[in-house]
Amino acid sequence: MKLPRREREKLRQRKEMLAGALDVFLEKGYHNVSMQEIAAKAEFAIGTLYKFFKNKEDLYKTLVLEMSDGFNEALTKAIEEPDDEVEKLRNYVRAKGELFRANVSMIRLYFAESRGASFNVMAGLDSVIRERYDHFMQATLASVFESGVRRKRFKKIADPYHLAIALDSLTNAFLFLWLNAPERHPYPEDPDTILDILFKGLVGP
Amino acid sequence: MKLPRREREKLRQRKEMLAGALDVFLEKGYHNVSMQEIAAKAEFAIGTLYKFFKNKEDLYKTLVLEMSDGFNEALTKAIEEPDDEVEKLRNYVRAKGELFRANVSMIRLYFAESRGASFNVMAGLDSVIRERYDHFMQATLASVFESGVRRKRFKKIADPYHLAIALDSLTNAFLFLWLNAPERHPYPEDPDTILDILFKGLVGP
Amino acid sequence: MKLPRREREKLRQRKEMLAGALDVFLEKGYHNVSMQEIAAKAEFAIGTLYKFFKNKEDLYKTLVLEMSDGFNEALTKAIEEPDDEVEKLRNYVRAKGELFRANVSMIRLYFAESRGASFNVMAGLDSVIRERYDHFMQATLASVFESGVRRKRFKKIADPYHLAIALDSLTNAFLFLWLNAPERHPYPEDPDTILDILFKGLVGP
Amino acid sequence: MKLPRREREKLRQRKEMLAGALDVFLEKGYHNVSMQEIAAKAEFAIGTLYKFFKNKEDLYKTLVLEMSDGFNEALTKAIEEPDDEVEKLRNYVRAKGELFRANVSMIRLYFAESRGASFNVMAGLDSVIRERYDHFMQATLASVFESGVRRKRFKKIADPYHLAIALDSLTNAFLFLWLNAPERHPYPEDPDTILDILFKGLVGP
DNA sequence: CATGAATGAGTCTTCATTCAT
DNA sequence: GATGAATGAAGACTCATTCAT
Repeated sequence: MKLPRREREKLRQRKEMLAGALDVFLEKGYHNVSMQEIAAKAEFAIGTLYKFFKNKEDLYKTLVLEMSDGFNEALTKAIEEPDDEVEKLRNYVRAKGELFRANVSMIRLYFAESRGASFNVMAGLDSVIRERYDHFMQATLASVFESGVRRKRFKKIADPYHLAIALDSLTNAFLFLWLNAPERHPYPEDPDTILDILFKGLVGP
Repeated sequence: MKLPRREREKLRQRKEMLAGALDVFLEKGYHNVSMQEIAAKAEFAIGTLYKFFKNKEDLYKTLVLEMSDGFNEALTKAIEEPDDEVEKLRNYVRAKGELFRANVSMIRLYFAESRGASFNVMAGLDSVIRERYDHFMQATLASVFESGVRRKRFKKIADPYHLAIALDSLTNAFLFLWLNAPERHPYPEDPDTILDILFKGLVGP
Repeated sequence: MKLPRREREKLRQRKEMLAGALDVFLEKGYHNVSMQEIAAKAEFAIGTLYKFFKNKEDLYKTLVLEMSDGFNEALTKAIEEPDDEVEKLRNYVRAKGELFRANVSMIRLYFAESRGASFNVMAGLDSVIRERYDHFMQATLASVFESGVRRKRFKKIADPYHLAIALDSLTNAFLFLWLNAPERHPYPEDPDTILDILFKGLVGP
Repeated sequence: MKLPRREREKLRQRKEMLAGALDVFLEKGYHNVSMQEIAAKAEFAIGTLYKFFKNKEDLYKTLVLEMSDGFNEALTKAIEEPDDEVEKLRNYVRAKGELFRANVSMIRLYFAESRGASFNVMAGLDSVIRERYDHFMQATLASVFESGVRRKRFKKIADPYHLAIALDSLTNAFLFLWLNAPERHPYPEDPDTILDILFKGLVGP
């Protein structure tokens, strides 16, 4: 289970580099940060940085990719846990909120990489990231709506994939409000604040 | 009303510069475009560029800002035209779709800058754009929901501002689907495809 | 005939750059010279250097190529002038000596490149230079021997091309002696000092 | 006679390092090869390389120097063997041809360094190599001509040292032809193909 | 004693900006 | 006022060398 000391050390270094890089990338943006700066922040020599990442872009992509994987995993777990579809969605909204709150700075990077498109994380993302995100949307989130409709928990008001897109964009939108002005727009404790927009009809009886 | 010839000429030049700059920014992104390239594209001397914009950043900010203003204006107009609230929303969804379709490349630039917090190419740019965007959301789009509720066209399922955010994020999400794969995800001709997600309740009777 | 002032100025700058570059290349060799150094020596800004030559290699290749062309031209002229074949060869030896003496430093650069084959600083350079050199040997110098034999001025002791190679290598060898120790090995005033090695038989009657 | 095991082992390692270094130097040239590469090729750790050679330059010089010594030795032996001067020269031409053919890649390295004067990769190297080369020319090769003249085998058409230089440059020239295009210019089986240029007179009876 | 991870000075090159014409 | 040649600071990246293990 335990890795050899050498390996552990390597992993620790890698982590420190990524952490340092994240810090400065967030502060100044990809293009305004020099490798010098990253090296200084992470307290390694430049050459050492290049031992771990083959270039600046590689370092950056790694950063965003690992993050995105962690998020997908956490959200997938949140959805899989409960049995009931409504509960799955509530759990999803809750988990996403916690994830954001626990990783504010990473989130900024994540969305920044998506060219800042708040509504849709897909835009401009590196193809690898978008692929995994797509898979999550279609295979995981959409299927919740699909099975919900099949089991008569939901009415079939739209295509399940579209509903998945809708929920994703709604949560993102509210999380962005919070991200940019936490005091003015606290992320709702009660997931239904968001879900009601989907659950209840605006028009009609 | 008519500006002196000198002034008119200046304005025309400014426009050409911005147009040239937009072309190359879109093609390659802010950091991968040089002022030489912009000058060449717009067919002006570099020095002349600097007569109109104090530096590269200024040129870029101007570009994005003017674009964003145009969008806000078009959407505001779309909302103001019809009387009925439901019709206003339909018009909004339609107009936004047309706007996107007519300005695909501009859109990318617009969203690249309007979100992503401090991690943007130019940190300062965000605030101005977001301010105007916020104003549109709160003063214009939210008020449609508010008056809709007041006039019993809508049920009060959520805070009007939240509904505005929701609609904005929904339209964006669908437009991005279309943006990234137009054949697989055509932007719905019928605005209700999107609006139904808001209009109809997923859960309940 | 006279170029516009702008153009003349450009040419002068180019020349100065090449001269500066030659100086430092000779002193330290291609790889041990930085563009900073060349720029400093030529008294231009680095950026200006890059306006004229697209990179370090281009600057270097230009230097060597222009030189080699100049030499080929001068030697061709030297051979063409007299009528008599023996006189042609004498003129060639004389001209080559003068050329060397007037361009010591350039010569060093030339031989650094035209020898050593693919192990050279820039393998690609060779081929262009060698091609032109080959053409000179085969088309120009060899034909002197050939016509000399035809016109009974020379005995047919070897293939004309081989004789051309021989004469070239002989002159080079003596010039190298002089290059490395001018006092100990002055380049012979009298071309026959060299030519006699070809003209007179070492063995025989 | 037999060295202690330790010493023998050391010598074997040194040899392997030099062999590995030669391989990569030949393939890419001095400046395009890193110590890491040499270490990898020779299958030693970098640190171990530095135990044997104090730096990259030292390693390189050693390589070229040992090679050049081997050549001088072989050529000296070739000249010493026969009794007759003409035969000595024939043997020299033959031996040099064999030496080249057996060490094509080494040759490239040798000439890259033994010519081009100060414009070399390593200016300092020249002098040592040229010194030994000069010694060979003056003490060994020239004396063949000198004794040949003394013993009436040769006519005194030029200074013995000059004749040595001439023969050396002639063989080099033909070997270079062969080096660069072995099919088009095969190195002559019969040494007289080259020697006739010296032996027979181009002009005269 | 061998090792090879870590170092950081030094390289080429780009490009925003200035200013003499 | 327009021009664009000249500038040189700054950036990504390499690699010879050291030294702790």
